Amino acid sequence: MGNCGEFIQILGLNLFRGQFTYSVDSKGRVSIPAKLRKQVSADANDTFVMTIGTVNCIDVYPLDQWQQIEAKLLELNAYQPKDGKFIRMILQNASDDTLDSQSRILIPQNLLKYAKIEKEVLILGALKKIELWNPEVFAEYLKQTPDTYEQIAAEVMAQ
Amino acid sequence: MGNCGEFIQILGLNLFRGQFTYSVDSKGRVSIPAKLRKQVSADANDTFVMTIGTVNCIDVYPLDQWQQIEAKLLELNAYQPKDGKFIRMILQNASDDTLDSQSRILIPQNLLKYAKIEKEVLILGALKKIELWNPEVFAEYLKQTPDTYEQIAAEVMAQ
DNA sequence: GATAAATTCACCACAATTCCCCACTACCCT
DNA sequence: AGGGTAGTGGGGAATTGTGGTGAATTTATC
Repeated sequence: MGNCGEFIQILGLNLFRGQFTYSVDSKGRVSIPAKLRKQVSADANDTFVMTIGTVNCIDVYPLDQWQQIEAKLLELNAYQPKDGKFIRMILQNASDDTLDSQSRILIPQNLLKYAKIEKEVLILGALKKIELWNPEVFAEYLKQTPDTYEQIAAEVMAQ
Repeated sequence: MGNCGEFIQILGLNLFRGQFTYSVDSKGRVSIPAKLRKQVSADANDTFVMTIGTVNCIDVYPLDQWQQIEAKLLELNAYQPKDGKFIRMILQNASDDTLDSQSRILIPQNLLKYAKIEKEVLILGALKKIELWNPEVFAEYLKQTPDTYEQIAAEVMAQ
């Protein structure tokens, strides 16, 4: 069992999947589901970087994954006006936190507000990142397109 | 835990990120947010170098990072008119200070004036440096671009 | 050159937030 | 059945952000 886990890790294919409905406590803390935690590389140092997602949710990256994004930013020329703005827009909303002894992270209030998350949170495994949604917002999001799962699959997965 | 932190530091990937709204007191002092302070290398010796940014903000570098900037400046040809002018402009406005016992630095008045910062200051983690903005100026700056966050995120976060 | 004024600097104080630890319940696995 | 793990909640200590005071140093004035 442990062996398989290691193999997958070496291949860099330790991805997040699945769906969990948890609660946000009065302090804004959210537990990271054990199943997802098992996919996090030790390189992440129990640290996660949160930022606004592109669709009204919060994106949560294990530190090692996030650092790949920052590595790309480092290659840009920060003195170039466009690249500079690029860097600021990305980093502006990024905030990091380390798991506490109960495997929770503290979500900044502004992110919770952005995603309209209050007491309940839908935690979504999404490949290299974890997404936090207001459950109702997510249900709405799914409805927004007239396409059925079958139609979308056919389009996206076309080889 | 400490070990991993050191590794990241060795790789030069201890970067600044996030956004903080703090106040500037009557003497021109600004606290450096604890989260940013944690990313500062011990080599910096609690010392920061401030200078004008290229876009109406104040750039704040930990001493060790600033020294890398100076190394680059040394590589320029000071007798080349453009290079010489750039060197003079940066250094003219460069000023250093060490954290006081409350983790604050004193910002020179001319820099505050340059960035139009008065009572409130937006502190931005921007990779190797920290930027100080007038919050309204920054909001204006973000609006000025045709690019949306979604577009930029799609470009950087992809893959 | 002596004194006064102004500025800088180091230190003290406080409220609010954050962090860290402890406790409890429910579920899962063997 | 029971030991272990997982998710939830809360309290107290430590840290953080903010303001201010007074000594030391510098600058200005006579």
